[in-house]
Amino acid sequence: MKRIKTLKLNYEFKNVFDKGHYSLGSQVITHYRKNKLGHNRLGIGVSTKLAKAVKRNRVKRVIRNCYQKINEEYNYNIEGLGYDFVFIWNKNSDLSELSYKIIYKDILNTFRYIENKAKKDQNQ
RNA sequence: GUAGUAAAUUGAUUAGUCGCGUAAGUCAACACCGAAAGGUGACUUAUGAGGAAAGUCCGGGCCCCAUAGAGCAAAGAUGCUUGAUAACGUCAAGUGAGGGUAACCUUAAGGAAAGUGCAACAGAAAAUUACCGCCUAAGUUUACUUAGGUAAGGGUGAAAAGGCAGGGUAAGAGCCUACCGCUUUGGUGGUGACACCGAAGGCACUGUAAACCCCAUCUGGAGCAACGCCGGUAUAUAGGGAGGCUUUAAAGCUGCUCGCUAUCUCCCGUUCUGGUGGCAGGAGACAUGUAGCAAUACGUGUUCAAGAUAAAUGACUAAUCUCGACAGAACCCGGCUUACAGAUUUACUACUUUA
RNA sequence: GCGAGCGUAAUUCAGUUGGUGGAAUGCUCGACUGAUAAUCGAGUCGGCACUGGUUCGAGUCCAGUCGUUCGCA
Repeated sequence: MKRIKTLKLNYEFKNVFDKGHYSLGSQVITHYRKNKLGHNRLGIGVSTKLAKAVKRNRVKRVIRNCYQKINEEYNYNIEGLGYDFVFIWNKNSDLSELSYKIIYKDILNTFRYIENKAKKDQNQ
């Protein structure tokens, strides 16, 4: 199953926002919550008030690309963890300063945090 | 050379790695399901967003509402002429009016002599008027009153009853005359809007229709989340098909009249949910010829180039230049409107210089 | 994607047939009180979302633009 599974319905997003945790990056805010499916699911959101369709699409593509790259390049077993992720553009930063590297760091940090936490739980 | 006007085209490029949608092919290798065929995945090849894809402002295809029908009313739209078109509120060529030295640009541009309404404040008066004035006559208190004539001048206002000059007069006045405008009318040219030339009238008929309205032309409604098909679940209501009955009452088809449907019996069948068609060969694109001033029409040849369903074009590395604007298809076409860094081409105008 | 509506003081709303845009709450000052509230009096605050057009004159009529709200699964 190589294709990325996505969140689709409104209540799924609401669950992640209400019951999950979040971590702040400089350009991306990540919300996450554990699910019982055994694989990850992804959702991306950009507000319509920030920009028009072309720029919003670009943000989505960059975030999706980063997610895939991290899955490939690192050995952290993120795929098997079974989390729902929702990535949201941080409204405080300009869209003109969109860059691949910063988003990459933001996402990587949160993933490391999640993994460490999971290891601790296993040890206990 | 400088400044400008109009029209058209274009909307960064190249290489490598990883990744995405669709279509076709292959199971040789790898993984899974299956007895196999085959399927999922995988691999290979091809292909993959605009001039506005946007706004949703008009028109049409397609489709359902009865095969959406007839008449009247209501409501809405358009409004110089001729032509183009499937159609249009669009386009082309002209006419009038306005602007610009010019190339050229702008223009919702029918009717106020069918009727109604409105024109605040100011002003005498906002449509048949006389405040201050001017003139004549009478009276007397000699600077006023009364009666009449007049509309040149003043003031008000966005707008004041043809303009200007001369004659004329008690003072004045199209009262008379010339020129200009206006109205009516005759001729000529033009398919026509209209233009030009002439005659007469003697100036009436203020503005507003993007106020109601009148005239002419046009419009049935809803929209692909339309609509069709298949599977699962479900079996109370909606619907479809076949046959029969009555003309009375109620209901629906926007208000009315007609007309139509439906009621009774039998058969199929339902809210919900998933898939699939609709859905990319079309008023198509490119080249070219003929007709036409042009919009466009007709013919010939070549060609087929996105089709998703939470929604596909991105990232990184390297290089070049002018350092990259506005912006993302969602049933499809023809327009309009709005946003837009820069680059290129063609035609034309004004000014300056040189020959 | 499709279809409707609304933009007026700091806030919530009026504004008729085109003719100098109003109310309530708020804010400021004064009076009343030993002081505060309530009450009374006075004041404050508008290029009527934007750009054009029609008109002598547009909040109002017409066209376009921008923002915003709602409905259809």
